[in-house]
Amino acid sequence: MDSSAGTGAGSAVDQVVTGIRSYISEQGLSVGDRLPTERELCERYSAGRNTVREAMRILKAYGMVEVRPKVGATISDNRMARAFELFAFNTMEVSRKTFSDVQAFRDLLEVGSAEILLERICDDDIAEMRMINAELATVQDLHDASEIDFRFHVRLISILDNAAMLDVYTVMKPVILRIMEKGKTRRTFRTDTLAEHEGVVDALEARDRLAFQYKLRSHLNFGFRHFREEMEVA
Amino acid sequence: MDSSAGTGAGSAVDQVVTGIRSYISEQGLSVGDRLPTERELCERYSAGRNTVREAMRILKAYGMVEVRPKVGATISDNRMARAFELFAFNTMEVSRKTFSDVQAFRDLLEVGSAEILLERICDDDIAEMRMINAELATVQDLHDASEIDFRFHVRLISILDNAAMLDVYTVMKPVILRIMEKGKTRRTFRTDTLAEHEGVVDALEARDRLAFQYKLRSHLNFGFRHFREEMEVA
DNA sequence: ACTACTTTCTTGGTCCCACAAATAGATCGT
DNA sequence: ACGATCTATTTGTGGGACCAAGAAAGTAGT
Repeated sequence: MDSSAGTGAGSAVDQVVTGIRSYISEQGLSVGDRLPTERELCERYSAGRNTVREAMRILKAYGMVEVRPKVGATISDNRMARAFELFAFNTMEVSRKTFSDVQAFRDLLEVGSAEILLERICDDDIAEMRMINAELATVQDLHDASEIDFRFHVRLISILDNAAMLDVYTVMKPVILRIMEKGKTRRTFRTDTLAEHEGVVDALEARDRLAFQYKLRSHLNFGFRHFREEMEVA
Repeated sequence: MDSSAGTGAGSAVDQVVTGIRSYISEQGLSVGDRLPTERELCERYSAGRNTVREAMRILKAYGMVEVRPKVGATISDNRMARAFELFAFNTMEVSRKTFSDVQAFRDLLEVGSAEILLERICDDDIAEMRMINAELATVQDLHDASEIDFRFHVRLISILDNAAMLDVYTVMKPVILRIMEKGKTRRTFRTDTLAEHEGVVDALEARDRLAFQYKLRSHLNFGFRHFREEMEVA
């Protein structure tokens, strides 16, 4: 794997990497299982500890193992998150198409998952969302407001307990933040955005699916109208 | 973002990683430019060479730098390729949680976008999907079948003309392929998968939203049952 | 002056050792 | 039997050393 391609699979580090990988599959280990200690791996592959550590760094970077200091390494499966991280969502210019694409995407995710959301939501979720939303009233800065806005929606998504969805949101964060900033003005975010979020949480608390979907959708579309006007002027 | 995951941003290695990254952007370096030597980086960040080397391993794993032994490190940008390679080599199985998360995600995207789909779909789309699906009858290999299966679903998504959604699917391709392979056996993909796809296209052609959603959802869930049983045995 | 060879320096790859810090397990005391 | 303490283990980090291969500089030959 290695990368490199330069040194090829002959590199000692790469050998340890493939060694550990085959060890995992040979032993039939899966997520959560513990890996041997570094020193054990040194002996097993006749390598120095630095070599083993560099190999572990690669595995960690690939999201295949997780290392807790002073405890040991366990197998994990965060490869999706890593892949998304690497995937450069070009955030530079937010064109109108990017805007509508991303918003449609969010609509699909957030509005579309209403049923599962209502199944899983608990009081803590609601309380936390209210807390996050309350911060909106305290901030002055447009960027900070968008940051809180984003956290609110991430908190909503997190109820689903779906790593793939959370990963996608994390990656798209820069784009979403830009979109949020575009949709806000200094006059409105402390009133409109806050009120809209509040309405969404109220609907969730009342377990009113239709109201939730309606309010969330119009919240998402609010910025869109603003953006559209601005663009059409330009 | 560092990957972090484990030790947090406070780790010396992570500090060097972020240090090098900011060094690159500060100096305005781009692909092909050379990085300082390891020993220089040691001084610059007051770290041991082991620490710097582990940091470089991370950067290499991320496809951000390329290291030629005895020569030095240069900046590269293989992040996209890296994202795909991440899964390609993998001997590891997709974990059950990853599986269910991804399938739930796909359900949300594909089943959830039924309305927009029916708005936009045209005869060409249907014809192409039928063509792709017809290839399923001709392939022998399990992997090839999954490849076609994937293309079918990508073609479905592409009707939406949403770049964000297509990008997400592209990144998730390796994972989805694995999931597809898991859900197939040599006996069924030429009959069941093909028939299920056919049913989906028929529903689309008839502009029958409910039938489309029902058939697509059960198609997505089919492999899930298979996977679940297999996992519970283990 | 130009080429070809040789030498020296540089640089990444690997290994070993030592210490710090924090955790987990064992030991001890009550 | 339970809790506090102590020890051993384990990762994180720094430092030093050597090797091999490439690059650069110097040298000799034409």
